[in-house]
Amino acid sequence: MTREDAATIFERIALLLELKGENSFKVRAYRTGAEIVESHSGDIMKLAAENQLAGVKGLGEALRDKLHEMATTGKLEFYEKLKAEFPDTLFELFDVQGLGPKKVAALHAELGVSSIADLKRACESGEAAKLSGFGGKTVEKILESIAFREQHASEFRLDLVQPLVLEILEALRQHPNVSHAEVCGSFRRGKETVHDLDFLVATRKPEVVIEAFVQLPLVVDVIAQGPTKASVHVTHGVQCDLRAVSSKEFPFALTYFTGSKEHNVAIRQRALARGWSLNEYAFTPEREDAPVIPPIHDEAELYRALDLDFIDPELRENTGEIDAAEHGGLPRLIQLENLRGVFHNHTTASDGGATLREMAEAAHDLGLQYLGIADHSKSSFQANGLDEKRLLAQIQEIRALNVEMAEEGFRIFAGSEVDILKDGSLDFSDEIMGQLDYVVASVHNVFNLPEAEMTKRIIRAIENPHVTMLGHLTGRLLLQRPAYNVNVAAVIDAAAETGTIIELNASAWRLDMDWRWWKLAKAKGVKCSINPDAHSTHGLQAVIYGIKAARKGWLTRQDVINCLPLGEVEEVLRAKRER
DNA sequence: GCCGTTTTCGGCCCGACTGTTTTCAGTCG
Repeated sequence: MTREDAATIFERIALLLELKGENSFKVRAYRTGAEIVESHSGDIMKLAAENQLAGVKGLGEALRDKLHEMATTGKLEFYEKLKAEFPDTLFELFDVQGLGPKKVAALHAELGVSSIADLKRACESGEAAKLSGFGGKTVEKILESIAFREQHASEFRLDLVQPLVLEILEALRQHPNVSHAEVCGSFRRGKETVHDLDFLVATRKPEVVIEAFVQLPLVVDVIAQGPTKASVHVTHGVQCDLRAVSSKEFPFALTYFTGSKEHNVAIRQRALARGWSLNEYAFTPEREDAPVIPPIHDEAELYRALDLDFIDPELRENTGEIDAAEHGGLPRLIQLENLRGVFHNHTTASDGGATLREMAEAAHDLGLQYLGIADHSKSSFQANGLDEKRLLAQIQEIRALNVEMAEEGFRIFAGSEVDILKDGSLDFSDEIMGQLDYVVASVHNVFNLPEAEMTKRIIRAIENPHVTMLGHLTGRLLLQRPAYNVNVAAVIDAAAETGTIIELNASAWRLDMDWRWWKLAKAKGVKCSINPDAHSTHGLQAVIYGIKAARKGWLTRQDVINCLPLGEVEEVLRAKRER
């Protein structure tokens, strides 16, 4: 059993106990336990198996025993019994906005609702509105949330599919009959969520490779299997398609299956203008006087044949990339290796799972030169936000640790993720913020303001000279909660005017500000900071999703402040205050 | 269920908002 499995079980125990109306502090103990298991810096399952967990704060005797049982037997009797009292599908009800344990318990007990499908029926029939504590508005909100989910059914966030992609690619590349393997589709194009995963291999023995593919251990069921193509479902219900072609066809198929459809249409037209037709296998002359088709060994040569520079997959959305490729105007896109540091990270001081030192050492181990800490401010009670006193103490702690880490050329920046209050004022005074190296300002409550008011609120916040950057601009949670109403273009204008950096929150749940806006922001001279919003050392890895989104937004290393070396980034953090 | 301790029970995380109520419970961050 992995630590993720164990954490999930603790999380589910918390939910089930909550349903049963258990003491809320007991519920919280399990929830904390889940977080500890997930973010513990050692091999927690091994330690649990060996009964070596005494002294870990938050894991008392009861949870340690349960972990030991899971680590040694692979299951947990307590959980099995608890779970048996409720249907398995009940958990999905908690994903519906507006439904907490009390309402789920009422729906289940009074109306026998145990799945989203049941819930929808109960709402539409009017049964749900009759329950005590329920009414027309409640039901309306539930149905809205269900509709949002349905709209995004069978879409997946990158943190879920990334490990699958790596595992499948690795398996395909290791196959003795495969000369090239690549992932295509929207994943390769760096979309923020994906519907399915498309893989492509070059091989002379397609049937052998296809057979090996459907036999992969993570395949759950086979949807279709032919001599050159197969579709399967893998873990989490993600659909994966594999196409097998010859190595000669590979560059054509790679371009074709990477898309986007709109991009493909445009380059096919371009080929036609040269007298060639283009499909997933080759260029074919359309007329007698068509120019000779040059040999094509890779995608770059394919684009070159069409008098285009190579177009990075992230840009292939037919939003100006073809024109730019024709005139040498494509940006040299940012790469993961360009990042020198990360801002906006949390520690155990607020709602993070790792201490300041652990976070700093993890960032250093990743080869970064600096780490910005921005724990929550006091209004974010739920996240154990810091008040003035605790913040000032944290600044001291950071300064002290910096003395130690300076020897290794590493630096921690003291910041804060300051709540933007309802009226656009900030959770800390200028005097307090003035003592920080930087400030991320973010909206964490009152999401339902009308657009004009929300826009005004955010603009008022970033007009403060101490606000270095604006956090997760729209507050969206991908596949879960839509963005709040805000005029993004107006905020970008205000950011340009005030010299405020806009965050690209790299969490796979957010990727906010959305890639579609970055070209505009860049044109206005707004700088980007790719921020992992890490709540654990592992969370720092989210920068890989942020890099994809930044590339999709046409950003280069010059547009992203955390590509700057230590000495220069300090100046950028100071710049707005000194204006 | 965890923690800390004037060491074995009492406290643990607060406030706004919403919708359902008619004084407040539930949800969310």
